[in-house]
Amino acid sequence: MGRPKSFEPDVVIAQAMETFWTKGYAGTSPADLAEATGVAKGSLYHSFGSKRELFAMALDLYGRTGSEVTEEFLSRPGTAKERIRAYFVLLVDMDLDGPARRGCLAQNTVEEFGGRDEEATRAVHRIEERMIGLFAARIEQGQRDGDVDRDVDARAQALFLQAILAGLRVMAKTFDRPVLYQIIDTALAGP
Amino acid sequence: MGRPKSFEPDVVIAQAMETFWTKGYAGTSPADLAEATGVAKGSLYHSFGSKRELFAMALDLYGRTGSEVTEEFLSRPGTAKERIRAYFVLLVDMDLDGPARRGCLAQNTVEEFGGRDEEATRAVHRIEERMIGLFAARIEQGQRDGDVDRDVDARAQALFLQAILAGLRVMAKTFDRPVLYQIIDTALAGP
DNA sequence: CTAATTCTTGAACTTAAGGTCTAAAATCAG
DNA sequence: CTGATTTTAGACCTTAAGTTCAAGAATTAG
Repeated sequence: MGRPKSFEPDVVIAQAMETFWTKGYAGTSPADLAEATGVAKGSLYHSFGSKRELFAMALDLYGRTGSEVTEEFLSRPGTAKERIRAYFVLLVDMDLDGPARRGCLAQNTVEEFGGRDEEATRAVHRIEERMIGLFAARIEQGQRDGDVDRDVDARAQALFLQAILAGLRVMAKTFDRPVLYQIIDTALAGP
Repeated sequence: MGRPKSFEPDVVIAQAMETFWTKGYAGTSPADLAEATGVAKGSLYHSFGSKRELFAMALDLYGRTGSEVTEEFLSRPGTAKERIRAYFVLLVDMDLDGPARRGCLAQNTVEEFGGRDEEATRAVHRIEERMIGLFAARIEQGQRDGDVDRDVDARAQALFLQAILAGLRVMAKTFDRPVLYQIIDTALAGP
C-alpha cells in the first residue's frame, strides 16, 4: 500500500541516462535531473538514493539497450563484414547527426571517472565485454555461413573491432564524416 | 621591474597538467592546483587568469610534449611498422604502469567536455591532426626506405593508426596488457 | 472512516568550488 | 632612500551542488 509512485522508474532512468549522456556525470546537477525528468529533487533522492546510484542504473540501462540494438542489427541479413560495416556506419552517423556529439556513454564514463572509481570501471568493462562477445559471435556465425575464413581468430578480431569502434567514437567528437568513413574502410579492408 | 615571480610559469603549467591529467578538469579544484603547484590560489589567478585558461595552457603543453616524444620515438632506427608497433607498446605500457590509468589528456578532455566547448574541441583536434601528420610522415619515410609498399595511402593509414591508438587508450582503462598487446598485433598484422 | 504506509515537494542545510581583493613584500629606476 | 610597479597569500565573497527534512497528499487494510 502507501501512495503510489507518480512516475515510471524506468522512464525516469531513461531520461536521466539521456541527460548524463549529453552533459556528463559531473556536468549534470540534481536540478538538471529534476528538470529533465519532471520529478522533484526530493522524490528522486527518495526513489534512487543518490545521484551516483541513479547514474549506475542509467549506465546499466545504456549497456542493455546498446547490446540489444547491436545484436539485432548484426543479425540482419548479410555477411559478417557487411553487417559490421553497416553497424559502424550507423554509430558514426548517430554520433554526428545528433545535436550534441555526445559519443558513447560508457566511454565517456570511464574517461571522466578515470581509474578513480572501481564500480564505474567494472560496469564499463562489462559493457565492453558484451560488445566483444557479440562481435565474436557474429564472426563465428560468418564462419559457419562461409563468408569468413575458418582460420580467423574470432576473439582477436572482435577485440580489434572494439578498439576501432572506441577509436571512431573518440574521433567522432572532432573529425567529420568522410574521415570517419575512411577509417572504417581502412579497418575493414583486410580479409 | 616590480617584484619578480617566485615560480617558473612553465613548471607550474606542467604541474597543473599532471593534476588535470590525473583528476580530470572538473575534478581539479583551485585548491588542488594550489597544493600541486605550491603556489597560492590568489597567485595562480593573478598569473593565469582562470582555471580554464590554465587548463588551456596545460593542454597545449601536453600536445607539444606529446608530439615531440612521438616524433623522436618514431624516428629511431627500424622499419615504419617496427617503430609504430614499439610506439603503441610504449603508450600501452605507460598507461598501465602509472598508478592511475589516466589515459590520454587530450581524449579525456574531449570526452569530458563533450561537444560543449568549442575551444577545447579545437585544441584536441589540433593535437590529433599533429599525431596523424607524424604517422603519415613516418609511413612516407618507410616508403622511401622501401619497407612500406609504394601504393599505400599514407594519410588513410595514418588515420587508421590514430583510431587504433585512441581505441587502445580507451580500452587501457578497463583491459589488461595481454588484450591490448593482442589488439596491437591484430591491427598491425596487415601489409 | 481511521490508521498505517508510502510518495511528493519545496525549503533548508552544508560544503566547497571558483573567483576577487587587499594589505604586505619584493624589486628596481632615479 | 623614495616611489613606481608587480607579486604574494590568505581572507573573503557568491553561487550552486548534493543531500536531508518536514509537512502534506495518496492509497489500501481493516
